[in-house]
Amino acid sequence: MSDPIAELRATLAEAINAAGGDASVMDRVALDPPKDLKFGDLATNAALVSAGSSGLPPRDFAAILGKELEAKLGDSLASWDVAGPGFLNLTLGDAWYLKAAGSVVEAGGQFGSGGSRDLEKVIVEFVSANPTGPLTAAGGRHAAYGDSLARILEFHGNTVDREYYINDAGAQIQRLGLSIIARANGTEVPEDGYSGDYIIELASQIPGAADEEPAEVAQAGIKILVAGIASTLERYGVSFDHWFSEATLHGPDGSSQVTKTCDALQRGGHAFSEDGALWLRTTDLGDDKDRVLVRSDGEPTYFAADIAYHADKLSRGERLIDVWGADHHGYVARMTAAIAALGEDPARLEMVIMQFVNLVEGGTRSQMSKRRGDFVTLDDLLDEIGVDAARWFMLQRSHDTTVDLDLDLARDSSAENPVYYVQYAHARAFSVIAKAGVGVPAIPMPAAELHESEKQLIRRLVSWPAEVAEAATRRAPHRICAYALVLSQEFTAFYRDCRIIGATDTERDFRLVLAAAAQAQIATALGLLGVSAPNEL
RNA sequence: GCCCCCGUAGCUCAGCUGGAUAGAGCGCCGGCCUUCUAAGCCGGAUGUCGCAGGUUCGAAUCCUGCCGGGGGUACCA
Repeated sequence: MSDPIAELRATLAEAINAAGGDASVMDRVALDPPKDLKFGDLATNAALVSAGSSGLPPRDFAAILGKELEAKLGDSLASWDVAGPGFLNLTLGDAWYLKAAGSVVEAGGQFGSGGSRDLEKVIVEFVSANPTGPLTAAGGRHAAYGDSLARILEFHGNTVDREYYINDAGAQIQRLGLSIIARANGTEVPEDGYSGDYIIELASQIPGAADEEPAEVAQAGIKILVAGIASTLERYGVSFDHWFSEATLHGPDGSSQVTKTCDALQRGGHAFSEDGALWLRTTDLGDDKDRVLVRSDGEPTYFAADIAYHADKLSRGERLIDVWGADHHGYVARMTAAIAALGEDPARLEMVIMQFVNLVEGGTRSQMSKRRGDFVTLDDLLDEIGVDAARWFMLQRSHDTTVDLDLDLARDSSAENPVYYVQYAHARAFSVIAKAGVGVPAIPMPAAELHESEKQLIRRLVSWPAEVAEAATRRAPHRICAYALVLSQEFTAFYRDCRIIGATDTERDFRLVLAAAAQAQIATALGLLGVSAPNEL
């Protein structure tokens, strides 16, 4: 597939070579629209970065590069000049714009896809909320992030598995079982149990809950709760390839995966016994204290099971991405150490730490605790503001910044949400194409001199592949939100300045092509966010 | 104490593997519906980029130290 910016970069690299420089520095070479368009359509620091290898002053080297590009690009390059310490400013000709627009249109919705340098099998594990209650609004941030990241990585060319780790073992499950039984008997839940009203509802759905064993009641409860979580996620547009049960790692005897993993760690010399417990010496591998694998009562810890789980994932994927809540950041060092102790490269596991979502209502933050049953569910949030606004709102901020989600604002002024602006731009594009009634020509026709709004739109459209790469490699879906917004603004400016209906045939055809390209790209961007792109609002 | 995240416009935040006069949304002020969707468009005001040093031709961006806010620091999961 042809990528106009990538082609320009390749030409620039050739020019650097031809000028006697070292093109191996291309990774550090920028080729972007400058902030101020008076500097040209694209500016590059190529000479500043590569002049050293040529022995020439940057400005002189930039001038040589300019001449080389002039020769190679012909009428695609209208003019160039050297500025400041050695920037090379390029003004592109209409010929380049027409060709670039053609490339975008030709690729359609696939434009910008498949650009990943190393195509990896990636396992993204996210949400993995404990199945002890419904999914919370905060869980909606993890779900939106993980799912969108998975979509972006796939679009970028990777194979991605979405995975949910069900913590259906351990002490909290015991607490859940006891809580359900208490409710079934009409009594209060234990001190450290789950007191939310949903437990009462749950108890009524489990026949004979009052008299069963806690473990069995808990498993029945988990089954119902997981089904509920899955159904909420489905509504939210999120689906998983695997629902991995922690319980399957534990076994009745010494043959369980957890036991095998602990054995392997001992054989590797990283585990030791002390105070009746089995420890992993993570301090040898960068952690600040050693961690227990098997408690003195013989029960393996959550950590031990998690190591077994990651060992399993390492056998299935080249790269693992875990999306965790900020309250788990202390877990990063020990998990990294554990991967190393397994004899694997810790770099294969990335842990993305999501900062919190605060729900703000009436100007005060509401604390959320699943244990107390005091929380807003994701379903409630979706009832209030809808899937599109919820996903956009959760995704528009970087994962490492805390989000204040103002419920009053989300409820009362959803029309001000930028997501509607983007959807509106998409609908407008669809509408104007339909209204023109002549279809969309396959190849852009040469128009009269291009309008600045047309050029700006094309510059934006061709920057999509780089933006996708950036969002993928930096694990940053929020960049796609920002991109979609800017693209929509620039489409809207084009829509305002370059009327389609009433223009000459050649102008109309070219503009239809641009409108179609913009519509396709907005739809693609929204698709990566899991937000719908309706044809009319 | 130690560890992680944040501190940029009135508010919420982009920008952060260094680049030319620092951006968006919302809010605020003033205009625009006989013409492709007014869920829109146009114009305007608003900043010691937390503070202090350092590196650099160049720092919101990198380094060091402080200050402020949030979170974590279990033989819980």
